[in-house]
Amino acid sequence: MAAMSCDRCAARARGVFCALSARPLGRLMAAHVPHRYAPGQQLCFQGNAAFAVFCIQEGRVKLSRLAPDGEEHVISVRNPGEIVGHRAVLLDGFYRASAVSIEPSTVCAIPRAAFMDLLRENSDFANAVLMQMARASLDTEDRLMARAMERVQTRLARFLLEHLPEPARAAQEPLVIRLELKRQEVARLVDTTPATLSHTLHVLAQRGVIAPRGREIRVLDRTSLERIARLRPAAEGSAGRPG
Amino acid sequence: MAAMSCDRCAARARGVFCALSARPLGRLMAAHVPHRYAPGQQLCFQGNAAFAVFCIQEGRVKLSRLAPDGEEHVISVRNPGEIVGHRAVLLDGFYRASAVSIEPSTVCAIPRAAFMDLLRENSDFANAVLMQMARASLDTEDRLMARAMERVQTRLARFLLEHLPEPARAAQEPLVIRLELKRQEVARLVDTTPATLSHTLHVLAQRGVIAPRGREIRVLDRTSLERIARLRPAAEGSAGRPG
DNA sequence: CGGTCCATTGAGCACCATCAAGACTTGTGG
DNA sequence: CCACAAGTCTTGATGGTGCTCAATGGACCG
Repeated sequence: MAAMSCDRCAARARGVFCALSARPLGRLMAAHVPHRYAPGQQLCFQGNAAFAVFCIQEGRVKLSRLAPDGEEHVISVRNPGEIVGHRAVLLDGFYRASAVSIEPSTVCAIPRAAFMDLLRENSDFANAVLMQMARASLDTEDRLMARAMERVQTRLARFLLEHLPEPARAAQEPLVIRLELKRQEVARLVDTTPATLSHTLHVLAQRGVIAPRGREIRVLDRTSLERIARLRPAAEGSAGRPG
Repeated sequence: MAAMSCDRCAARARGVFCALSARPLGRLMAAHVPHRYAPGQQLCFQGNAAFAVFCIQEGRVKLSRLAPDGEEHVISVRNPGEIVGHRAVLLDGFYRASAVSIEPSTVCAIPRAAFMDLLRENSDFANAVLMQMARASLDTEDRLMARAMERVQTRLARFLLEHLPEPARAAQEPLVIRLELKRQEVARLVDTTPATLSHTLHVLAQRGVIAPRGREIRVLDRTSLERIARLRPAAEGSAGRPG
């Protein structure tokens, strides 16, 4: 897969390159390297030299960091229009996280030098990247805060709500979530272990909130789920975080 | 305290404004508002409108976020030359964290409009802010990861090592750490409770690693402390993270 | 119809927060 | 300088959450 037009890229309007005028856009088109990734394929490895910034045209990319003890921790999931790896490219040339495609994705690699040139010469572009980094930083902060302070139940509930089928977000129960992921992977995204995930699903099932059956999960009581996710004020009694 | 020269600011060389040429620097000098803060004084509140970016000239500033359950969580400690509040100013005008001085500090407030103008018109400046945000984002990420995954012992050990007296960092034992903070505040910085902090200090004392006496803590075995902080490979046997 | 992978379930345990009471420090007034 | 009070720190007991480990139960595939 060689040349693709950046000016016809579906994600450009949403991303940091939207402000680029014809000339720098031309240089970007010359420099970028588009690529298709299957789910599970790795874009880059934590610790490697940051030779490129990745721009997601289509699909989703999971960013995770390896702890010293070898455990993987998801720090962000990026969507089309967003970029990946710019922090490492900016800082010192080593990726701080690994990036893995979790959906069939089209991603363009932009060589470090080209990216830095664009930054230096194009103030609007620099500002756009700034905005995106601000958003990403906030997102990651929220996610890590949630992990540190919220219970598995809460994180799971939020995960489920985020994975409701798009058109049915406002529809009525029972909603059905079809997860294309293995439990292992879901556990990672919720930041827990498969065993604990199973246990927590069981608890929610017993409460009549959901009805899990393999990779298909029916949401029976969306209101409760939202309360558990702390998106609604908690009912008194079962409130607060004991541990 | 009214006008101070930015061009004589001790922190400028270290900070994002180092690249500013005479003209924008002049405008910055006209717009900024310097202020002195005693330890414990608040620079800004989470949730408030982000009317300014703060530039630390002297001292240290603690950034913390309030969880929905009302608990405070430290996300960063910023040093001279660094800026605070730029993310909120960039994004949508609301501070996402509260900022409190934890040392006698001199901090300049730069109004939102002035900051944004500088960003737009000065590509070097935008790049400098970009770099700083990249660093800060990484720092916060590390801190939050540590909280989520490391034991209190580990975080405490790291905290102690970071608070070794500067000139003695390479010197021999016994090193003495003089903390000017109350236990309550130390507990917050290590992200735990005063009670648990006491417990953990006791455990380390029993192992002969440290000898705490009030706000003075003697480090008896620095090597062990570094191992506990995971800055050295763990000895076999007492390794791994059980919980 | 066994084999392999994945998911579930239960028992046990480590870590840490909470609570409450006691020891200590700090500050104040006699 | 001492007595007393208020705040701070420590210490112990208790319990909750979630991880580990291990065994069972299904699903998919050869």
